[in-house]
Amino acid sequence: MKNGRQRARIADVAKLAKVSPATVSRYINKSGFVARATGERVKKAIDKLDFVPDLAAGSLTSRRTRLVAVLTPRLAGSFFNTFVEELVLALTDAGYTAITYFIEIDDKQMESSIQTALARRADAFVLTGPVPEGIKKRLGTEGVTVIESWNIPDEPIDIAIGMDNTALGAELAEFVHTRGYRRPLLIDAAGKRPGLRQLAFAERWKELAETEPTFLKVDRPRFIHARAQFRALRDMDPRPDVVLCGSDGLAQGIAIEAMHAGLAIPDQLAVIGFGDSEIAANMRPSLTTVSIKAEEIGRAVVEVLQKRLDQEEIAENKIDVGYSILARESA
Amino acid sequence: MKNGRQRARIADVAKLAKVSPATVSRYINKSGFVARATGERVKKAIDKLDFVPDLAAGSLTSRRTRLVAVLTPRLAGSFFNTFVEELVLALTDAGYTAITYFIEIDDKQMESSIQTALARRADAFVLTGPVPEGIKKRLGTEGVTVIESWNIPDEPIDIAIGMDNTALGAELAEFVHTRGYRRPLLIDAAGKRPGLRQLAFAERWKELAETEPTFLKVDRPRFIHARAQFRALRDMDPRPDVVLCGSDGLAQGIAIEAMHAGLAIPDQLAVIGFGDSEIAANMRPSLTTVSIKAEEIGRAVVEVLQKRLDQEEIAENKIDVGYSILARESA
DNA sequence: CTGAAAGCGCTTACAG
DNA sequence: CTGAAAGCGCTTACAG
Repeated sequence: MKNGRQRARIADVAKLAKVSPATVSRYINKSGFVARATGERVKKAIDKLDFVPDLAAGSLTSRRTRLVAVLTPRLAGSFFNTFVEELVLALTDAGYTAITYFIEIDDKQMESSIQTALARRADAFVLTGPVPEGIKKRLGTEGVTVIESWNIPDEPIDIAIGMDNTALGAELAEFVHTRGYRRPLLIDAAGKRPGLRQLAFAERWKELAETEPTFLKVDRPRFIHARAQFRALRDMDPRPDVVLCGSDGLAQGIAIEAMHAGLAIPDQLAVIGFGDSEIAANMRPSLTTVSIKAEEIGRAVVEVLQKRLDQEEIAENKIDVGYSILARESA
Repeated sequence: MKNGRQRARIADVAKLAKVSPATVSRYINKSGFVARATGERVKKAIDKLDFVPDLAAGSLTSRRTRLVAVLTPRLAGSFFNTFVEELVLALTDAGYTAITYFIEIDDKQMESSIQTALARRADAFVLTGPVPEGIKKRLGTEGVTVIESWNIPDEPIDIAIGMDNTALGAELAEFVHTRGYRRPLLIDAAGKRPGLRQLAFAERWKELAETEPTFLKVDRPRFIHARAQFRALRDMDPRPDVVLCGSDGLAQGIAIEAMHAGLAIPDQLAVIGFGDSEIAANMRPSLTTVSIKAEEIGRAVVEVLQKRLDQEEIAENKIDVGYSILARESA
C-alpha cells in the first residue's frame, strides 16, 4: 500500500451496516434472502466504504472463480484477433474474467499456459488449436470445462464449438470448380486444422476435376509472406488460376502482388481469403472469402459456461455455428 | 468435479513427503531454506500427486496476485493488437498472468473493467488511453501499480511508459514540410492521445508553412472507413497532397482507394500511416509510417513490475521508449 | 533448516 | 430473514 489506508473488508461493511458478514455476502451475491431494509443498509455501507469484495477469497470457499483461460495462437492480423476480442467482450459482459495466453505452435508453451491457468483455478478453458494428447488427458481429469473452438473434433474432450472444416473444404472445392477454375493452389499453415480443410478439398477436387490441387505449406498465412509466396506461385508451371489463402491478410497481399505484377484479378488470377476480416469487403477488388462467425462462437461459449455454472445439462457436446462462402469480386 | 478425484492440496504433499506444509510452501516459492534432501522428497511428492498450488489461496496471505490487468481500446486491426500480444507474452514469460479487457472509448466500460480487476486484486494495471479523472483518483488510492502506456502525460498517476506524442506531432510536420508537401490532411480518431499529436503538428506546421493543416476526425482510424474518407478527401478544394492517417490500416485503405481512382502515390497523393504494422513494409507502394515500439513497451512494463515486486525504487516515473518515422515509398 | 499456529477474506451449511 | 461457526488452501512470522 502506498498510503496507510486499508481496503475495506466484508467485516467492515457488516459492522457499519449492523449485520453479519454472511448477510453482506448474501446481499452482494444475491444468494439467499435479504430483507429490503437490511439490503439498503448494506448497500449504503458498501458505498460508504468503497467496498470491492475479494473475488479470490470468495472462490476459495465457493470453488468457482469465474475465470476463463483463453488460449489462442499468436497470429497478429489474422481472424483470431477478432475472435479473441469478441470472446473476451462476451465473457466480460457475462461477468467472467478472461485470462489470455498467446501461444506459438508449440506444445510446451501450451502446457505451461495451461499449468498457470490451472493454478489460478480457472473454471473453464477455451482452446483453439488441435490439442496434444498429453494436455487432453490432463484437462480431462481436472474436472474443468474445456471448450474446443473452431474445429469440431470427432471426440471433443468436453465441448466443441466451431465449424466443420471437412465440410468446408469440400464445399470450397465445389465453389471453385463451379466457377470454372481448374488449377487451384492452396496456401495455408502446416497445422492440423487447415490440414482437414485441405484434405477434404483435395478429395472432392479429385472427384470433380480428376486432377490434384497444388499445396503450398507456410509457417503462417500472413500478409508479410505474400511477396515470397506470390513469387513461388508465379513461377509454377502451369501457373495456378485460383489461389485459396489461409487468411484474408495473405489473400490481400497476394492480390496486391498480383496487381503489381500486372495480373488482372480474377481473370488472370483469382484469389480467395479466409476469415472475412474487415479487409475483405473493402479491398479493391473486394475479396471472396469464408466467413467464420467469431461473434457467434463467443456467444455460444458464454452460453455453455452459463449452463455449467447453473449445473444444467448440456444437450449437445458439438455446437456447429457454421460458415459461409462469400462470393465477391476476387474469385 | 466430473469425477470423484480431488485435487491435491499442500497438506497432501506435506504428508506424503513427511514434512510440514510450511516446508512445501518454502520449497515451491523458493522462500527460505530447504535442505536439499528434504526438497527432493517434496519434489517427488508434488510430481506423484500432480500438485498445482492454488495461487489465489496463496495470494490471500501474501497480498500479491501476480495478476496484471491490461486495458486496451477495441481496435481490431490496429497496432494495439500487436501491443497486447507483446505485452501478454512478456508478462506470461515473467510469471504474471494477464487479464485483458477490451474497451470502447467509453468511461463507463473502463470503470467496470477496473472494478472487476480490483475485485481480483490485480497487482498492476496497464492502461492505454487517457484516463478519466474519476478513475485516476480511484486507482491512486488503491495502492496498486498503475502503468500508463503509449502517451506520457505530464503527471503520471504512477508510472508512464510510452512516447511523446507532442514531439512526434512536431517532427511529423517537419518531415512532411521538408519533403515538399504543402496541403496536409490529418485523419485520426477524435481522442485525446491523437489530439496531442495533431495539436503539435498544427502548431509546428503554422510556423513552417504559415498555413493551417486540415483535419478529419473519425470514429476510429480503420481500413473499413477508407472509402468514405477517401471520397471526402477527393472532394476537398484544394485537394490535400499528403494524408497522415491514424493507423496503417487506414493508410493502406486510402492508398488502395487512391490507386483505384487513378491517383499516383506519392506524386498525386502521399500517404503516411501509423504503427508500422506488418502491412506497412509490404504494401505496394510500401507505406511511410511511424514505428511505435510495442515490444519495448512490453519489456519496460515487465521491468517496472519486477522492480515493484522486489520493492526496488523506480528511478524515473516517465520512461520514453521513443518512436521513429520510417520513410518508405508512399510519402 | 523445520514445524505449529494463526490468519488472509470470503462463503456455506446449519440453526433458529 | 439472519447470525455464529467452520473452513476453503495457502503463507507468514515466530520459535526452536
